[in-house]
Amino acid sequence: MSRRAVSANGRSGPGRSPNGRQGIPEATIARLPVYLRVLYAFAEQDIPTVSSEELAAAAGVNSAKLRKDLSHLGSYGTRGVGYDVEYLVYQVSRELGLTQDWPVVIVGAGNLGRALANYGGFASRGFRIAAVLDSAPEVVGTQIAGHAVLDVDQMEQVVARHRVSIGVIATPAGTAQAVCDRLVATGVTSILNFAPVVLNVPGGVDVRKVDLSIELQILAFHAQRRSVVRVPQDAQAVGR
Amino acid sequence: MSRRAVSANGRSGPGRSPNGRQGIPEATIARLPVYLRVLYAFAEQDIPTVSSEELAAAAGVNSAKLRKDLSHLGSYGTRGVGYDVEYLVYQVSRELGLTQDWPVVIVGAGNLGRALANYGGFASRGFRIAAVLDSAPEVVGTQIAGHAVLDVDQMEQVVARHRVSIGVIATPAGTAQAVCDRLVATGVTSILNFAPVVLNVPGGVDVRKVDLSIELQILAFHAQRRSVVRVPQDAQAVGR
DNA sequence: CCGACTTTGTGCAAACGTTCACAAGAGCGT
DNA sequence: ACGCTCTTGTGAACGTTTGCACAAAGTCGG
Repeated sequence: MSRRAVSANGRSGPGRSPNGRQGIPEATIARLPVYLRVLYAFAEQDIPTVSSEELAAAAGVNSAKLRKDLSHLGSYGTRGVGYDVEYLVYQVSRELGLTQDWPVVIVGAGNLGRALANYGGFASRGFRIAAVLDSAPEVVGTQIAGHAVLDVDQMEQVVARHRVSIGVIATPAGTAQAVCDRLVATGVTSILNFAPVVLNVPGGVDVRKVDLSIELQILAFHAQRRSVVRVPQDAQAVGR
Repeated sequence: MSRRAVSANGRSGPGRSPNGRQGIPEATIARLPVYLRVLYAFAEQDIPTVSSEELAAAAGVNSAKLRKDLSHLGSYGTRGVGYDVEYLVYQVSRELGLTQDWPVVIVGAGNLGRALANYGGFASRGFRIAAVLDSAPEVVGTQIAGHAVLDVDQMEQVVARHRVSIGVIATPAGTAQAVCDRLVATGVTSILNFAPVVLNVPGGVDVRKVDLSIELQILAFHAQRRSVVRVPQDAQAVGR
């Protein structure tokens, strides 16, 4: 009867628990991939070092926050100079676990699954698509981003053969929980869920969700508030 | 020289500022769409009332948190009974601004843009696709989810004609900032960005980002930590 | 009408996250 | 060697978010 709490941000499993070993804050971890992306951009321009100020500006965060974030990984900067771009790329990559290869299985070869399989940033950071699965007979056998779509019944074989530990659910909402259960049963312990449902998983399984519609609704809230607040001040925009 | 700070979660503009009027916490707003989705599920099963406990379980949150969240909207529950599902659906929808229609323009008709246009949850909550735009001549004119793809040069006309205030960027990273600037110039004040770049916007414009690769990297971090922590305890899984 | 029971709404404290501000270090020119 | 300048790393203050625990307020059976 281990903890099974599903937190509000769509995560469950490790992280919120008694901080494992050294304990990097969850908020920091969520920003590291952004820093990494910006660092790659600096590296491509052959810029050898960056200050926390420059890096923070490019990443869209406060520089003090960036420094504190990086300080959780270690003291990798040089005072008076800044951070060595290449070195920092390596350190952040290592911390995120991107120096190893992560085979990923994508379930659902609809529009979204296809978009994911074709997404460049997917493959470029150590993630490798082990297989794309679907249940519809008319889709199975077609080619997506260089992968033949396999029947979902081959999930067990694919997961075992490629030692897959990350699964991506890009199915309709109705089948997401069943797919999730099956993924977990085959030994997948990290799940990225694009279906608009709250997944129920046993302890030890890490779930993250991405919900397109939720983001839009949050935007709508702010947009509405803006217009509500503005009207009494300047009541011309709506009227005409 | 208004504030232009871009916060780490990809938002900028209103919200973090001196709490507008009544001030619903940002964390609460991010959960309201989840509650709304769960409430719709209850409504479809003709369940008239729910307790905070049931609703919280279905939404994957603590019941105290749910009650506090809802209390920010008003006192819409009945002690000893719970919440009227239909009434609460209305109140949450109203608070999120979903009782009005939100025309949305999608820029980028690649795999992702197509997935978005076809996404059901998109249209179902008051969001209406005003147009899908692209710059590639071989895509312009094709049909996506019942919409003819228009040339990106028609952006100004489309935005003005449909009074669009929400723009979705589903272009490659390289063109995202230019598209964003153009959207802002035409009067769009809310932007949902799927391109893996940090967008620079003037104050008063609200940006949210969704980055598929970032979510995967966060999963990888936890997966790595799990395996690192587990090995000293039980060193069989990796070895064989 | 009353007492038992259920469930909401919220005061409070602890945990978590952000930002300021500055001491400690590192480089550089003289 | 020394002082000037620059930038990191972090202590401390502040704000936000979470979760407990319980009083207030309602329902229901008798």
